[in-house]
Amino acid sequence: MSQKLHQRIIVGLSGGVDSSVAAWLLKQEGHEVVGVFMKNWEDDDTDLYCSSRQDLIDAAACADVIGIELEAVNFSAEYKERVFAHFLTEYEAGRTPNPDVLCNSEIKFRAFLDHAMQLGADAIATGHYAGVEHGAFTRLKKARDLSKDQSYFLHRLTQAQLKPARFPLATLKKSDVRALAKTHHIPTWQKKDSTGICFIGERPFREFLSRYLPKTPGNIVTPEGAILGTHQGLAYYTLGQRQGLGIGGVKNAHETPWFVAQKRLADNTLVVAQGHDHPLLYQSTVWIRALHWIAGAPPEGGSAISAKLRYRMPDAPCRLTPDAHDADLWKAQFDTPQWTPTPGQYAVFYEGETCLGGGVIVDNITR
RNA sequence: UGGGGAGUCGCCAAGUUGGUCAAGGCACCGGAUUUUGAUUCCGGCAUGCGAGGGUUCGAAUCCUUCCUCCCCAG
Repeated sequence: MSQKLHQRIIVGLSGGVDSSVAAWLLKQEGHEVVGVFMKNWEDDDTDLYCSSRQDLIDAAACADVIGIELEAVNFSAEYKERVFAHFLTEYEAGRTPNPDVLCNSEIKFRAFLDHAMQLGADAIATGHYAGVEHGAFTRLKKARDLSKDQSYFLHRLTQAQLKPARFPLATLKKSDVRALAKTHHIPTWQKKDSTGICFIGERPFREFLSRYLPKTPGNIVTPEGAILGTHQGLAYYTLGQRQGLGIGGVKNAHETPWFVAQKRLADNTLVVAQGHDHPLLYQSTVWIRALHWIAGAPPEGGSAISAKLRYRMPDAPCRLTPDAHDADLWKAQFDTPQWTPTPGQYAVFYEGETCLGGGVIVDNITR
C-alpha cells in the first residue's frame, strides 16, 4: 500500500527475455533497478548441457541495454542443500518431486531475497508470469495470460516472501513481452524459452538421475501380473509415463500404448496399464500433506475451490476436508476423476484467479 | 525322428484367386509444446517379406531344397 513511488528494486536476471523485460519495465517506471544473476548449479560446468555461461553473457548484455547494474551471485550450496537434496530423497522414496517449487521458496524468495535486502532493496522482482495483490495481506494471483501462468510454482511462498515481490509481467502475454523486447533492442528478444529443472536445465532425465541414484532393475507387469519387460529402477519412472517403457506389441492385446499406473516399492515392480484412459490411471480422491496457505489459514469450508495436480494441468473443482485422525493430512475429493495424481507432486488450490496455496500429494490412503 | 502348424520392420500384425503388396499399431528416434517429472501434438522408421534355387513380362504371395520355431504323437 504505502509504497514509495521510486523504489530500489533488485531483479533476478536469468539471461532470458522475461526477466529482462521485467527489469526494463521497472526501469521505465522510474525505479532504481539492479540486476542480479544467479548461478545455482555447477555440478556439470564442463558438459554441453550447461548454458550458464552463455546466460550470464546474455544477462550482462541485457542489463547494458536496459541501463542497469548487474551483479552475479552463487547460491549453489544453498540449492544443493535445500532443493536438490530433497529432490533426490523424494525420487529415492519412489515419489516424483517438483524441484522448481522449492527453488522458488528456498532460493529465489529466500536466499536471493535475503541477499537483495542486504543490498538495501525495497522490493525484488522476477520474470514470473503471476500476479501479486497487496492489501491487508498479499494475495498471489494467476497471470493474465493463463497459458503462461506460473503461480503453481509460487504457491509455497509466505506473506513475508510475497510482500516484497513484484511481478511486472503479470498482465502481459508472452507475445507482448517478446514484442517489447524487440522494440527496445533487448538482445534476447528471440531467445528460446528455457525448460527443464530451473538452473539445471533440460537434459536426458534418466541419465541425469542415474548419476545420483543407483539402478535397481525389476519387472514391468500388467495389472493382471503378466511380465512385459524390465525397468531400470522405479525412481526413473513417474505415474502416467508412456515413453521409455520399451513395451512393443503384445500378443492378444490392444494396439494402444502402455502407461505407468503404479510403482510397487514392496517388490520393486512397475505396474503398467494399457490405454490412456485405463481406470487404474484415474482417481477422484487425492490425499495431501504439508499444506501451506498463503493467507495463513485454509479456505472456508464451503469455498468453491479447484486444484491443479500438476503444472499446466487444468484446475479441477474439488472439496477439501481435513482428516479426522491426522492433523497434517487432508483429503481432496474431485467432481471428476483426475488423471494420474502423482505422489510428490503438488496439489495447488485456487479460488478463481487467486492462488490459495497447496500441499504434497501422498500415496492413496484407504480409510 | 512320425503327424500337424508357423516363419513379413525391435514387438504385435494386415496382405497368400501373383501385378501401387510391403497396411496399421506399439516401441524407438527427431521436432513442437513445457521453468518439475509426465502427458499431448507433428515427423521419421522394411528396394524387402527365414535362406537358396526355379516358374513368370512380373511373386511376400506358385514350385522346390534347406534352416528355425511351435503343437500332437513318441
